[in-house]
This record gives sequence, C-alpha cells and structure tokens, in this order.
Amino acid sequence: MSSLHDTPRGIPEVTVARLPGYLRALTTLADAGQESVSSESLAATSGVSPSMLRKDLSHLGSYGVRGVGYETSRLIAEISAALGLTRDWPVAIVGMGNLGRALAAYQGFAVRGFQVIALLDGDAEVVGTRIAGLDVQPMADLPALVTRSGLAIGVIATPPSAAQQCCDALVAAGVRSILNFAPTVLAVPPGVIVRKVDLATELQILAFHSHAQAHAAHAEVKGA
Amino acid sequence: MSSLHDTPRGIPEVTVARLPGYLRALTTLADAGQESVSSESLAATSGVSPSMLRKDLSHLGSYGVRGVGYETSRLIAEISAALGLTRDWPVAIVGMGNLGRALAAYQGFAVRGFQVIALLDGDAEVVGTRIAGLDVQPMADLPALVTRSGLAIGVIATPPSAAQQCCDALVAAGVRSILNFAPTVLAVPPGVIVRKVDLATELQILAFHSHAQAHAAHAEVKGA
DNA sequence: CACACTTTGTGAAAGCCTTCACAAGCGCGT
DNA sequence: ACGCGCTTGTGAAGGCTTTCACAAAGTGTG
Ligand SMILES: NC(=O)c1ccc[n+]([C@@H]2O[C@H](COP(=O)([O-])OP(=O)(O)OC[C@H]3O[C@@H](n4cnc5c(N)ncnc54)[C@H](O)[C@@H]3O)[C@@H](O)[C@H]2O)c1
Ligand SMILES: NC(=O)c1ccc[n+]([C@@H]2O[C@H](COP(=O)([O-])OP(=O)(O)OC[C@H]3O[C@@H](n4cnc5c(N)ncnc54)[C@H](O)[C@@H]3O)[C@@H](O)[C@H]2O)c1
Repeated sequence: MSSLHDTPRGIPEVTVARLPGYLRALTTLADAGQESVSSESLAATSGVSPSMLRKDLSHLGSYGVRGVGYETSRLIAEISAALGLTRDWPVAIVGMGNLGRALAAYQGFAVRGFQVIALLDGDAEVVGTRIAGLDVQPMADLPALVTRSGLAIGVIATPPSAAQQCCDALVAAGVRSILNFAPTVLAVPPGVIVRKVDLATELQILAFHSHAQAHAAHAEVKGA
Repeated sequence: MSSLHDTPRGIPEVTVARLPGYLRALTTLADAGQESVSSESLAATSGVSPSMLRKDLSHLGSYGVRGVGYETSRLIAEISAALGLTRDWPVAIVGMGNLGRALAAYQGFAVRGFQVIALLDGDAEVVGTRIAGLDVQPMADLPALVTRSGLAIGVIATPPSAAQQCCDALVAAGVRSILNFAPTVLAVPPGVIVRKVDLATELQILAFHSHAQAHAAHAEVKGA
C-alpha cells in the first residue's frame, strides 16, 4: 500500500503538494457563504481535474456525500488536520537582505498559522536593527529558539555562498524543515526536508516556452 | 515519439524543469576552471541521480564523450541553446509593493539574460516613482512595451484580488509567459504559460512533514 | 596494436501518477 | 416507499518518469 513516494501516513507527495491549493479554494468558497461544493466545481476553482481532486481527497478519508458533494467547513477541517495546520508553526528567517525584509514584512504568513518568531543575520551591522517589529538576532541564538520557542521551520534568504552554512546551523539547532530561496542545492541529513524556491529556474522555464513558441510561429509563417 | 507531456521539441516538461539546475551546476564548475565533468559528479552537484541526468541530456543530443564525460563549456552552450538563453528576455514586473520592489532591486535576474525593462503598478500614487533606476509606469503602457521592446515575460506581484485582471492585461498586450507570485489560479487562453510561486503552499508542505515527523517520533516513544 | 578501464547513451523494466468509467450511495419528489 | 438523478469513491487502464543494466565507444598504457 505505501510506497517510496508515499509520506508517513500514506498520502502521496504530489497530493500533499496540492492540498494547500484545495484549502485556499475552500476558504474562498466558505468566506463567500457556500456551505457545500462538488468535486467538479472545487476542481475548477483549484485548477485540477475532478478525478484528480477526488483521488487526492480519498487519501484523507471519505468526507463527501454522494449526490451532494463536500461540506465546505468539514473539508477545510480535514485538510487542515492532514497538513498539520491545527497548531501554530514558529518560523525563523535567516538573511535580512532585500528578500528577507520583504518576507518579514509580509502579512500573508500569519493567516495560516505561520508565525515569524525570529529574524537572523550573520552581519554584525544588521544584528540588532529592528525589522517588521522584531530585533534581528545573531546566528548563535538559533539553538535557544528551537528549545525555547519550538522553532520548526527555517527560511533561508542569504546569498548562495552562505546558504549551506546557514542550513547546517539550522539543522544543528534541530530545525527539520527548510525553505531555501538561495539558488543552491543544500545537503542535509535524512529526516530533514528542504524545499526550494528559485526565481531564475522559473524564468528559464518560461524562456524555454517563449523560445519554443517563437520557433513554432516562425516555422508556421515559413511553411504557409 | 512526442506525447502530451512533451514540449514542442520533444523535451519532456520535467526535463526542462531540471535543465536550469544543471546549467547552474555547470557554470559553477566552469568558473572553478573544470573543463570536463562526468554524469556522476554533475548529478551529485545538481542533486539528481546519474541515470536521470544522462536521460535528460540525451533529449538534447549526444554531447558527451564515452569514457571521459561532458565538456563543461559545450554542455553550457547546448543547454542554454535548448532553453532559449542565447538571447535576452525582456521582463516586466507588475505590482510594486514589498515583493515587487525586492524583485526589482534583485541583481540576480540580469546574469542569465533576463532584463527587467519595466515596472508597472495600478496605483496612481506609485506610478511615476523611481524604483531601482526605473520609473514606475501605468498599466496602460503594456501594449507599447510588447510592440516596442519585445516584452515577453510578465511577473505578477500584486495582491491576489488584482492578479487575474493584471494577467488579462498582460495577455491582451501579447505576453505569453507569466510568473505569478499571487496565491491565485490564473485563467489564461491556450498558448499562454503560467508558472506559480506560492510561499504559503511551500510552508504548508513543510508543515505537513514537520507534523508527520512529530507524530512518528511520538509513536516511537510510546511504542518503545 | 591489443587490452583494460572508464563513462556515455539507451532499450527495457519498474514504479508513480492521472484519467477513465462505473457501481454504490444519497437526497428529493411523487 | 420507491424510483430517478446526481455525485462520490475507487478499481482498472493508460501514460509518464525514473531506474536498471549493459553494449558501445572513447582513452591511455605497455
Ligand atoms: N531579492 C530578490 O528578489 C530575490 C529573488 C530571488 C532569489 N533571491 C535569492 O535570495 C537570496 C537573498 O537575496 P537578497 O537580495 O535578499 O540578498 P542580500 O544580499 O540583499 O541579503 C543577504 C543577507 O544575508 C546576510 N548573510 C550573508 N551571509 C550570511 C551568513 N553566513 N549567515 C547569516 N546571514 C548572512 C547578509 O548580511 C544580508 O543581510 C539570494 O540567494 C538570492 O539569490 C533573491
Ligand atoms: N511580500 C512578500 O514577501 C510576499 C511573499 C509571498 C507572496 N506574496 C504575494 O505577492 C503579492 C504581492 O505582495 P506584496 O507584499 O508586495 O503586496 P503589496 O500590497 O505590498 O503590493 C501590491 C502592489 O500591487 C499594486 N496593485 C494593486 N492592484 C493593482 C492592479 N489592479 N494593477 C496593478 N497594480 C496593482 C499596489 O498598488 C501595490 O503596489 C501578493 O499577492 C502576496 O500574496 C508576497
């Protein structure tokens, strides 16, 4: 039943990656007062196919009613529970440059239970400055943040050259989940999860498609 | 030979998504003076398996030498060509808030041939201000940017409520590639490519793993 | 030149993920 | 109470992606 690509509770990784999207769509619907939703309309709102949505939800359990659909609030609760969003997650941001400051100022974190509890930087000039209501702390404070505040998630927004070092510090302190904005492949011990957000990669993928399209258009003109 | 998941030139989508990673690893190696690299070491640097790397590269052609490896500079050239990075790509950023400004100030764009040629905003207060050496323009300037500057890629950094509207404006102006930072599913006509960067989704995926790990640890303690 | 050694390129196999198709289940109207 | 229409949940099928395993093709050495 469970395989290499399955997570501890038997939910496939790809499904986990789509659950946040369903959650967002459901929240929008619930806010609009909609109490029930069919797989067809929720799928359309989430940008996936109805069968994929149903298969994904079937991994969580049977929370729909045949002939009717899903109760919005119930599904929100179930997905939140599956993702572990019934508690708050303390987050620390490492690297208070352009990006780190924008992330620290961003209000969208809090809504889903992610609390930025600390901002860290390696530059003595930056440490001690106040950003978005928090004092920037030195890297040496990391272990205390984990033990005292239950810090669980670290966001790396340093230059690529410092990313591995910061990652090592996070891991040594006990952080097991890392979101990496630096364009580097991070080496971590088993049990630590790293997710990467890479702007340059995204742009290069878009470039490929623009490039391919330009070619296709050109070929068509020539061919016609 | 080519299938639904294949791109116009027969390169699978998943391969395209990994090519930028190989390119970055190769550039690092080339800068360090390494003239040749084996699939094993390039794979390790890129964080993939050697067989996956070789299969990916085989879609571009046979540029390796058996018994030796790949010539670094040659492979950089071939991947760049495949991705369409042999020319410059004009980029416009829409929405000059916290995130938009961080993106505009970011120097990492230029290195791979992405040129931020325009910053746009819908707020009359913001239009005309100077950010990162560019004057913020009104949305109405979009069509001219496409026809006069060849604008090909649009980055959306507006609040989610404005994202679809900005997307429509980009598409109407002729932009075919969009990078969306707003947490919204964008509806676009066929032929337009949208890629999404969603911080909240990434954090929720990390939360799932932290959550699962906490559970597993707890169960282990109880079981022992 | 032959041989040993290395590493690529690639069919074939295995494993995942998505889509299909439909039985099962529920509500509602009569 | 019963049948009709609708939508879920899910085996089975199909398609992609990854991994395996090895022949092919270089290099270098004696
Ligand atoms: N700014 C953007 O829009 C953007 C976009 C995409 C990706 N990125 C990536 O995000 C990262 C940060 O970008 P940025 O523009 O904010 O860079 P930045 O140079 O403005 O800021 C980097 C910060 O990291 C700190 N730092 C450096 N070494 C450190 C260490 N060893 N330990 C702790 N802190 C350290 C520096 O003091 C500085 O405050 C980079 O890797 C960049 O490639 C940035
Ligand atoms: N700031 C972050 O670190 C961060 C992180 C992740 C995601 N995001 C997402 O990125 C987006 C932008 O975030 P932000 O913090 O920069 O928001 P912001 O409110 O600071 O800025 C939004 C900007 O968009 C402009 N705008 C609004 N409506 C517009 C319209 N119709 N046309 C053109 N411009 C318009 C506004 O004038 C403003 O300048 C949001 O969707 C947010 O969810 C931001």
